[in-house]
Amino acid sequence: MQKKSLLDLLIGLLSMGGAEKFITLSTSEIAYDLGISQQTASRWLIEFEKDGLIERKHFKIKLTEKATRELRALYLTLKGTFERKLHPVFTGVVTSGLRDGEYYISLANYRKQIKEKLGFTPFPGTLNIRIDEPENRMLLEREEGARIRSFEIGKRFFGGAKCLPALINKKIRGAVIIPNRTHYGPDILEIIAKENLRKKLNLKDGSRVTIDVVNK
Amino acid sequence: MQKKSLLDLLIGLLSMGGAEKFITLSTSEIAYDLGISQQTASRWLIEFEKDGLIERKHFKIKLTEKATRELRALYLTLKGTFERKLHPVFTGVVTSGLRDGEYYISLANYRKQIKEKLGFTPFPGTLNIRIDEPENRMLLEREEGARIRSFEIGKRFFGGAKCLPALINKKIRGAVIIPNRTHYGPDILEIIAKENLRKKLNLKDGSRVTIDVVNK
DNA sequence: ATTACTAAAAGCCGAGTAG
DNA sequence: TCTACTCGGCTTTTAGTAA
Repeated sequence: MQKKSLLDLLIGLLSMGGAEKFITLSTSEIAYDLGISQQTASRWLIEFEKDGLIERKHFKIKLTEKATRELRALYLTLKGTFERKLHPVFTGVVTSGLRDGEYYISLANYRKQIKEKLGFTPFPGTLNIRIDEPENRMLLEREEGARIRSFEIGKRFFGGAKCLPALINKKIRGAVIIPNRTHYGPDILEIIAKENLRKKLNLKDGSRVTIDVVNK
Repeated sequence: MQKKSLLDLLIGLLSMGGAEKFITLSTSEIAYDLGISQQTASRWLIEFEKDGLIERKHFKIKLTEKATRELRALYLTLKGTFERKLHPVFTGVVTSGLRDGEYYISLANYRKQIKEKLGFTPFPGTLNIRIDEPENRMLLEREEGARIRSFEIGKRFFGGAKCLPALINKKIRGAVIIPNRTHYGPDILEIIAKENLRKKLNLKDGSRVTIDVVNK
């Protein structure tokens, strides 16, 4: 907060309406507003352009779709922690992942932690759901939920995660796994449960499901 | 968003509940989660501690009041741009500022822009209000409002600002001035109007006023 | 296990300045 | 005017390692 950063610039552009229209703003104005040099402002804009966060046209600047999406994601992350929405519901379709969820869930350390903290021994496999509302995924970035701690085996490091109890198709209890490691990948929710969800709920790739993230 | 930063760490701590309680988190876990080195994680924590953003106790971490406040400010800034609250109302008391508002408002360039964009020639002076809800000030960081552009006289640079039409004490039309230059100072709202507000509304230092930020 | 110091490399900043 | 390049200096990072 103390130091001005790229983020401050993006937010500045946003609050000037740069998401909807091209706004006229010189590098020296930006420099003055942020307390940086004109050269740095110029460099930052060049970087943003490279990263596809802004478009420029005749001394005018506009935020791209992508930038707005990312800022919105940040907003929703913060919203998730500051305003506890008690019962977010996601809908989406079943997809077959890379099957690496299977590997992780089969690790004794994770299994033990899940048993302890969620009260069930998970079926060795995850159900991957491509959610319809990827934006709202960030609402899950909040305090509640069981924390699964990281551990090491030899030199390999296995990251921590958070588990949020969930109700799949309004029927089966399970949990959503949110790895701590920030990942900006495809908007997939990984679900674990005691049972084999594909069998129990007769799911195939493309089947529609609902995930109620319950509060306990 | 691409690069992990101090902010990501703060938000991570927040979403793990670090605002309410001490959480156990090693520097190598942080390093893994954020994709940085253990050494950098360590250094960042030390910096945060110096800046009064976290407390540490026996390998445990907790966000301070200050950190939560600053993150909340960021949240409200974003909220202001993503969710247009149509009619924020502020309450507060009149304070006498440094009288530099007076100087700026008397500059011909600013006066002309205000006349053009707000439709009135401002009284040469600003009414400074210390608001009761400093947090909500960030809600004003949104798109709407007239943009006052920056300019230079000789070597002196005069920054840009945004003006939001407002109703003072539910009676007199005026505008709130939000300088573009990000300032983390005292939570003061600067008001301009056609008339001398102190006289017209019979205000003294300490008088209570309401500011309705209207939408047009 | 931890955390955090040192030192060298990598990256970032801004004055000067060109186009 | 404006933007953006170069380059010297400063800052930040990380590997190695001590405690």
